[in-house]
Amino acid sequence: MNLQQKIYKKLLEVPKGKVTTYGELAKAVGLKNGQRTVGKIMNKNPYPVIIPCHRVVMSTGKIGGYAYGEHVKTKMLNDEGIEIENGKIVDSENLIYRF
DNA sequence: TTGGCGGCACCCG
DNA sequence: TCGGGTGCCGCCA
Repeated sequence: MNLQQKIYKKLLEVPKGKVTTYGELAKAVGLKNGQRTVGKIMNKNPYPVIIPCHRVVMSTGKIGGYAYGEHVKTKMLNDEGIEIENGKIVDSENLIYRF
């Protein structure tokens, strides 16, 4: 089980309508300061269809980046009922899923 | 508020 | 096999 496999698996635990952060996800798989690692893994993820990498945001509540463009990520989150305003999630504190 | 650099797995040469 | 560069961040000054 690679680290990336664990990351993908963890990410699948996040329910629709919720999001998680790079830092939380990193710690969830045993990394203390692996935020960038998570980001890189997401960017290079081999299963973009089954991996909801758009549900991962920055700890500040901002959307962060996305391999296919931030606007795409924003739209997908909107489709799941998450409101985005000025590049950041509205009321993110209640939308972030804790493992 | 903004900028800069730290920390880490993975990829490529 | 090994070393250096890279990236959807996060914290501290």
